[in-house]
Amino acid sequence: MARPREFDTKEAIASICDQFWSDGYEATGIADLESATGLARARLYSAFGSKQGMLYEAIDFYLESRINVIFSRVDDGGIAGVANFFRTFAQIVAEHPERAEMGCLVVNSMIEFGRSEPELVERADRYRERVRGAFRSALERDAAEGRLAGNVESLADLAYVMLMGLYVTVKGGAPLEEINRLCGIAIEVVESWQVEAR
Amino acid sequence: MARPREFDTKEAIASICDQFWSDGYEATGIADLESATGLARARLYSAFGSKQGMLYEAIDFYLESRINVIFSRVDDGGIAGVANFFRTFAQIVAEHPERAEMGCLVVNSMIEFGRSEPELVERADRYRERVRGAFRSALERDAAEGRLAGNVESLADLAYVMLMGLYVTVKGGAPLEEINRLCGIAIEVVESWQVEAR
DNA sequence: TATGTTGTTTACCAATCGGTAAAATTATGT
DNA sequence: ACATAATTTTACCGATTGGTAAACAACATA
Repeated sequence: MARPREFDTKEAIASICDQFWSDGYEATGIADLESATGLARARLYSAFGSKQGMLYEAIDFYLESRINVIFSRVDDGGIAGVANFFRTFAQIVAEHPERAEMGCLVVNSMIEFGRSEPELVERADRYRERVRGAFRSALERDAAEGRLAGNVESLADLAYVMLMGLYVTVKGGAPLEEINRLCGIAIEVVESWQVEAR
Repeated sequence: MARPREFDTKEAIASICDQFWSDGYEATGIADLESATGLARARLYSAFGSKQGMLYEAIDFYLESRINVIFSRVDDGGIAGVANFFRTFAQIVAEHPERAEMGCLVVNSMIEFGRSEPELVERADRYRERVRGAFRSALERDAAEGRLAGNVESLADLAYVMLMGLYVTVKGGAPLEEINRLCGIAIEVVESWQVEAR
């Protein structure tokens, strides 16, 4: 019932998200957020309260929006969907290295802050649940038809762990051939879960 | 042929290493390094040149000293050695959470800096080589006696990827039961490599 | 003992950090 | 039209950041 915002909050958050995602929290200054959003610092602070608040909202956005893009091909693809996810991962590293280097916003934040901030720990929990959930729901289809060797939970966990390992390795600047090798192994592991329907 | 140092450089590096290891690079100020080492900033700078230089030396120290402690039990333990490594990992998380939260200095640095600094990328390469080397040399014994299902390189790679995934998860503050579950899965995977000697 | 060389101490610096106070502006409810 | 309540703008702040200049102290050599 007063003057309305002139900018779209969601758009701003999206830009802030990408900024934190590519440079990390500590390494991005308010000035960077200003140029990423095109908004003066006072506007950012009046909308989000603090730099930490901006990170929280950025991660929430990542968790409810960006992550869907990443896992879109997995959700109902069965074992093949999971394997294809890792194939796509390798492909992105090869074709869009600057994108791949960004890794995952949540993983990056987890490592920057550790468990020092409960707000982040809780979001990290949600993240892991989301990732494993994607793998789980993909595997459940094959499991229901008796084509999965092993139980869904454990295999989804394993896929999750391997993905985290890959994120770290890519961020660390490992050579392309090494990434390809590791992805190949992950794919082999995933495909070894396939068994003749009985 | 002049005034000698009054402090032990290696000792200082060890303290600096632990400081960076537990708090990260950006989050530790020169003041933290002063109190960690007991040395005034000017002494640190005259010895190491810059904060980045201190990180480089810290990682070198980590790579040639701290890491040996971590992997000491793996090196010639065969498949069981690798499995025990993951068992010990779970045990440390349970019994020394503050230690476990530190994760790995190189992993943490990789994620903080990405591939932006060649000095770090090169050290990350050495790190991965060291980790895989530990797993490889452990597995080679069993492989030579025909007790390993699969080739040494790939399985060492897989162990490496799983370990990285665990580091990330622990740093992210995952609940103990989750860590235990993931470690259990890693152990199962490793033990599944064992095959009757022929 | 004089000198050159290095390490130590003290005090300091410019720059950047995240954050904010207050005035100016603009839509809304009455 | 007017008061109200919110946003935008501008300018600013204290604290901290990584880093250093210069005076002083100790050792080796000549």
